[in-house]
Amino acid sequence: MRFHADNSTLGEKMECIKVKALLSSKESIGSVCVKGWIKTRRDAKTFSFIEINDGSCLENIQVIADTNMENYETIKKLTTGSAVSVRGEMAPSPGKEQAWEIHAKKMDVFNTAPEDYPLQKKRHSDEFLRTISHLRPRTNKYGAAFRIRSELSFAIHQFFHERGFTYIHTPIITGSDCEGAGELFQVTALNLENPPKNNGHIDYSCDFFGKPANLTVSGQLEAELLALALGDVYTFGPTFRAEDSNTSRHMAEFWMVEPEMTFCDLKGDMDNAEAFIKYVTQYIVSHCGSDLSLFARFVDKTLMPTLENIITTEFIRIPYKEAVDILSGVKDRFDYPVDFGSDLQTEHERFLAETHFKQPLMVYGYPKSIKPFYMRVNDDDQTVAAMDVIVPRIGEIIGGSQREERLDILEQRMTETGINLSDYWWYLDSRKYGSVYHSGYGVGFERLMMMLTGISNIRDVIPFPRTPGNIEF
RNA sequence: UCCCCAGUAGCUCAGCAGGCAGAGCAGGUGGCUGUUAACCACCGCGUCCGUGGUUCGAAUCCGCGCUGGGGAGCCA
Repeated sequence: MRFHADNSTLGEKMECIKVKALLSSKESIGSVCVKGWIKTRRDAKTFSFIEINDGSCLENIQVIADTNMENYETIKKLTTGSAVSVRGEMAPSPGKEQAWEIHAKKMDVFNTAPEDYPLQKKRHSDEFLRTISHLRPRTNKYGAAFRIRSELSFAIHQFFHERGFTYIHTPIITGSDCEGAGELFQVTALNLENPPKNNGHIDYSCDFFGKPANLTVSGQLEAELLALALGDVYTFGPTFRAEDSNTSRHMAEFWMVEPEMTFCDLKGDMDNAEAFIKYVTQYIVSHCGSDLSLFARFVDKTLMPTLENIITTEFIRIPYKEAVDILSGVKDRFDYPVDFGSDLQTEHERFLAETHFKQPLMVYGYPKSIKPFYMRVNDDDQTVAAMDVIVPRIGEIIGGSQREERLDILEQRMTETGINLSDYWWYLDSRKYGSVYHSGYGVGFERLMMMLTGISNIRDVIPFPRTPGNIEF
């Protein structure tokens, strides 16, 4: 949609320009029109400095409004947060902080923000801003985060597109509790106040799908089916976990990227995962420099070196057993013991990434006893072809594996882990008809955002976070 | 779900060996200035999270609850 300013008083046609385009201009465009929200106003004797932001970039455009303007008295009372339209001449700014400014000829007010507008010209705590999630996108920090979120989404699609992957859509509503992992959100059209019953139990044959249904916890199983037809595929969509998790790294609703590659072993899986992380990091560094600089300045002083390190350094790859050996050699540091056969604790992962190697690493070859049924069993019959990518500060950002393509072994593993084979007849069919070796992984999109921005709470990298007890907005 | 910490003005926070509730910012008024989270002066601002209790007296001490944060588990 194109916006045209009402030029009745100026008698000329003028198209609205985004602040980003205006500020990046090499020379004056002359007469311009800008629409946005007032960030701050400073009054001089015969004029006001008004900074306007339209969300197109972090920076504001400074507008000079002087007493000659017909509605100067109104302009002088404009508050932070008010929505305005400005027309005037683009001119070089004598000030140090900006190259361009607008000498206003006309300023129209769409709507003023009363004095109780919660966002002030000062730093607010993330906790407070979370209580006003409907307004926080207007702050510098959250505006920058959500622009980066958009660019990151684009970079992800571009990475896979360049490599010939097919973007697929897997269902949000599923009939199977995939992987038996975590608590599920049930989806129902039944009247919960008075559900139909049969022998004292809820009669799901009367429900919408004729059986219980849930929100997906992963698109992986369906992605495998598409991969076994289209080659390399990926999904990128919302995922739901009803876990009562209260941490800075978990949400009930989050976005996940899940590539699945045929004729690909664990090494190929790790190669792709490393290339993926490096690619999107490089993309954000090259395309979001201005927004990123805010995080480097105010959120994480070490952000830029950290990102450079991710881009340029080859990720360490060590077998799980070696990781256990390293951790076992560390005395008097961990609350939880390290021993072969149990999963690495968060403190262990962070020690490896932050203290021992000081860079991203991949741990592979976990004991099969702690991993799901679909991971390929290694020849030792003790470990599976699983891998985790661990980065400093965040911990696990990617979890993946080569999938078990041998029907008999897969069935055995499912039986061992208590999964009803008949519910997964369609998944097993993929191993019956033309089964091939294949691999994939899952990336937590929000954790990737945390890594790229230095934001330490996952609730601050998504506009409206869903966590236990929080469904406002 | 478990462990720890916190809740005081619109916001950020001080006050807490129990004795009239404070500052900065924001807001208002005036001044000054091509200013940069502008500056100077003055003005107003409170269910001290809720609820029981101890006490002559509780923001301050104790119990319970609610909310938020940090850590853990689960994982992305």
